[in-house]
Amino acid sequence: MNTSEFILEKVAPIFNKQGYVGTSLADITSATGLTKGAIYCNFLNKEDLALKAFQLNITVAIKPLFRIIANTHGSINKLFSITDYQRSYYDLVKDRGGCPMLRVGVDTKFINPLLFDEAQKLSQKFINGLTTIIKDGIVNNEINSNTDPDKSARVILSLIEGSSLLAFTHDDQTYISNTMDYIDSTFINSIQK
Amino acid sequence: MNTSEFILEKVAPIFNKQGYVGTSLADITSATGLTKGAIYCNFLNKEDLALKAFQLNITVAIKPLFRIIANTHGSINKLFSITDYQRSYYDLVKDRGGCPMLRVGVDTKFINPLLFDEAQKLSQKFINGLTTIIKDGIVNNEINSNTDPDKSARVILSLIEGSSLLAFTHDDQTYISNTMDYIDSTFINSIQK
DNA sequence: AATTATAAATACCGATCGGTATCTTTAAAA
DNA sequence: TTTTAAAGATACCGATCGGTATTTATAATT
Repeated sequence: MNTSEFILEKVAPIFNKQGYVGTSLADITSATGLTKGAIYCNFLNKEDLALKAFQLNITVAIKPLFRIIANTHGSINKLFSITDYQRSYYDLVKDRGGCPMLRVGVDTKFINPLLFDEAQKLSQKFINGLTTIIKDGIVNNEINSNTDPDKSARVILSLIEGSSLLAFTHDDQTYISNTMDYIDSTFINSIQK
Repeated sequence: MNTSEFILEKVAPIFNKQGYVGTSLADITSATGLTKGAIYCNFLNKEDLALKAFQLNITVAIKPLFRIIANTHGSINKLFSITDYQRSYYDLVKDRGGCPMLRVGVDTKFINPLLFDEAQKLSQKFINGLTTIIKDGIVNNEINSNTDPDKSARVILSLIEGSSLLAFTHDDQTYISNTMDYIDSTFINSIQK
């Protein structure tokens, strides 16, 4: 493991907990045990470091889900794999301070266009993936043809992000599991053929 | 209107857009045209100002909904009044930078316990209100008795907050209206007797 | 008209901010 | 063994941070 990776691993959770402005270079040097000279030897500036920290948080928190979805066959199975993943999401990101897409989406809109653009793109990618799953399900006769793929995708992601917010607001992962129960038993049932 | 109220009206949207750490005293003085002397004559410190700014944002964005719910009769009608309110929510809070409960819930957890506690209490109050509506609906034979009031309340608030996040992440209010369509036509239908 | 209280402006505080120029160390290359 | 390049430490930069003591202006009270 090189120094850049070491710094990112130490610093990514801090950015996700305290936000972009709320994380200082002093926080970064004390968390890594390195000096500013070492930090700026590995990253252009604070924004560059925050961007790469966000990408690491995504790699840990969300990319594994994308991989699982890709390796799961059948639209309904893919949807179940999402709720299954989310059921352990609280424990997965607890020590990182919550969902990075939620954090950066809220935190950076008016203060850091570069980071916000990354969050926006990730959110869009998530919705596109969900939309494709539902479209495929309609084509393959797994899902009712009167289902609106894009609207349903938006509802699912709203449930995922909303329940994540509530879980971390109340330090209680049942906010997520309750909502995943709803998706499994009621939402999917309503669109399944 | 006194000076304190004038300051709060100018400053509350800034705190909601830029967050607690992201809003500086310089931002505050330039937005109000007043000096630091005037600010600290009306508020104890930055935290006190941020707390009262949050309360003003709540008064503008969420309290009107609580009033509408209280003045609406029947559980199903109350639920419809919520989705109706949310349909104009994007325009309501657009210039303030989005939902204040979402902002403070994400922004302050690790950096400002006092503000975070306020967001937590508001979120709990919202869930309690929704739970009561559904419980009453079961008692009054409006809602199926096999409905879990607390779980349903959590799902509704997840949909509200999640769709608000997506709407402001993508600068597109249809993320909210799509999700409110879902609550109106599918969710409420599934719990209605 | 003189006094008093209050609100706001001014000027300043030490601490911290992100960032950088320079020095030192270390190890690989020649 | 000498040279070279890179990594990291040190020391420092001006700007800005939140906060405060003091001064000034204003208006109500006596």
